[in-house]
Amino acid sequence: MSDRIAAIRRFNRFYTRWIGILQEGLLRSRFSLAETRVLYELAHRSDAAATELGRDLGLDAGYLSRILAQFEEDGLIARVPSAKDRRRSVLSLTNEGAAAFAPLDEGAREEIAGLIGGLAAPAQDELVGAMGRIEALLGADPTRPYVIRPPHAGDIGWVVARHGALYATEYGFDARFEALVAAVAGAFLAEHDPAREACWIAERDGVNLGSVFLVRASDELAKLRLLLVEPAARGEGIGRRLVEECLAFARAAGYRRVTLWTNDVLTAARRIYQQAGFQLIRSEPHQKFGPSIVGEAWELVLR
Amino acid sequence: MSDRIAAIRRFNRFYTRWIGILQEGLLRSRFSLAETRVLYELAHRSDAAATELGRDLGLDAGYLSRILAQFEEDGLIARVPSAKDRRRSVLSLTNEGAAAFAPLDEGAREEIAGLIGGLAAPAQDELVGAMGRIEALLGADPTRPYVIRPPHAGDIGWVVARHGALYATEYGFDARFEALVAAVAGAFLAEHDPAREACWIAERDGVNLGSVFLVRASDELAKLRLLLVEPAARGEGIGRRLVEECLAFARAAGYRRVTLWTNDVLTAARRIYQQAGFQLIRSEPHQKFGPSIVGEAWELVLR
DNA sequence: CGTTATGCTTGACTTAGTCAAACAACCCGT
DNA sequence: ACGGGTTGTTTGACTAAGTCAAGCATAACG
Repeated sequence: MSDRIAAIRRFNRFYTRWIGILQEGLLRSRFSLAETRVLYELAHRSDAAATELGRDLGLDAGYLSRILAQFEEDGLIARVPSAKDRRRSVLSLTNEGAAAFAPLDEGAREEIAGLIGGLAAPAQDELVGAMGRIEALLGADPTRPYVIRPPHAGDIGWVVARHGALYATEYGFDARFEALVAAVAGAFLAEHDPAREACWIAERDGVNLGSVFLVRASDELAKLRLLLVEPAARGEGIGRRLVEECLAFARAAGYRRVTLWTNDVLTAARRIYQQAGFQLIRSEPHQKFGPSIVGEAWELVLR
Repeated sequence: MSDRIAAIRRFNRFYTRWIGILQEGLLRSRFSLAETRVLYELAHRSDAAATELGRDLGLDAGYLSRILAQFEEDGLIARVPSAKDRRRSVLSLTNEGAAAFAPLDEGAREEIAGLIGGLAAPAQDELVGAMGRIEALLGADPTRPYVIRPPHAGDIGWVVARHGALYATEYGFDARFEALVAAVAGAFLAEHDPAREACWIAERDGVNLGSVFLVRASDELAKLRLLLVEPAARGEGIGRRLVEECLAFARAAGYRRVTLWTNDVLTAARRIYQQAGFQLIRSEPHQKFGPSIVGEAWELVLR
């Protein structure tokens, strides 16, 4: 925890300086930082009133009032009393205001382009991706939706990688486990009947969150495999959704039963299987992946 | 490009606000933001002079001078004229200064702990990871070193994932390619003789940058496979280093020749092979992975 | 040894930002 | 409709934050 906080503070210091460099460009303009931010907001939203602006930008009401008064005097903004609430004024940029904002906006754009210009396109994408991740985590709209979709290029490898890494750290499994996953997932990718076998990936904002496979054991028996949910995305019911997806597909594909193989240590997964109606039919201790655990076979009769 | 810039600006606005929230805590202290930053720097570095502080924090020299004078008056810092340059004063926190800084520091720590407290531990790790990535990319000390090491848990899956994703976007390869990689890498993981077969991963700051495998074809012939360098890390000679690693291992393991199979479209890789002394011995058009390309066999006689 | 650059200080400022009071309009319950 | 509390906005009176240029002592360089 303390490591994380130290890292975050280091990043804050780093990024404060970086933003500082960006804002130096503003010094050559006729507007202060606060004024620029107000202009930006006005350029990008319609029918805003002073109060919302102040709240969103964290500006003092009195300070903002004066900035707006100056803008009005300079003909940059227009104020129309709100019809619904005559205390409020609806603010909007005039053409003149838009004209004053445009070069600022362009300058900011160029400033950033210059600063990231040294990075190759893939590195820039990585940068933007990391920023998006931070926003998603800190902004934490925890209800933003994930999607369940078929695998894209790279996803099968991702399944192998995450199984290998997570089971190693969480349960101490050794390389044999990752090898097994590679064999199973690789075989699926090399050849499968799309009418009777499928894979689903749970994804949000371009980040994979989970996986599951349904493969054929016999004409009547399907096998659910490689159910995984990223630790950062657990507790949202993604695992349950993935299993449901499997069972619906299995029914539609004409299977009679679904089986799966798991281990006693995977308590979260076991709970999902149980709630989906699976029953434990056989268990057997083994050390196939290093630590001594109990392998379990579960089965569900489809209705 | 313009999308990326927009995303970066959005992040800047977002993060400006987030930092703003953090700094509200300071309002209740006797120090201004600039003063706190100065204290922080003094607490974390030794023998600093005013000029470096001002440069690193982006503060006006006059402003800083006054801050320091005040600190000295309050007994928070000590100034010792530098032996080497009598214009400079070496600054350091007194015990009193350290005591004044401690609660500030603790407050900042708690503030952050509170703000990220809503996130589960894995999500916090993700956050810190993303911040580190941004720092690495923007701070861009391009000379910071990478390491070449054996694979850890998850790395084999990573190799599969990145081959699948990159060859799909760069050359339009289909799923059969990822399946082939999964088979090759999975077989290596499932069983290999560590004396005669090996895999190396190039890594920097916990991020994988590249891979290569050397496997046995016969007692005398080794096969180099799955050479990959992340687009974001190309041009640093990582590919060359990986190939060198392979060849050194092949010599030590007693092989006489090394062979490899590649495709004409992989021009960067071909150049590396050529420079390492490989010679093209056979080529043959195929469409194994979708697009029509020319497969090539290269070979090197070890000396 | 003179010229120029650097580290730091000081005085004289401007700008940014805060605080509290005030007022009109709204909201709500009666 | 009325009174009490709240909200949106403005204004005056401030304080703090930050800038600029001049100046002095020392260092660096040819």
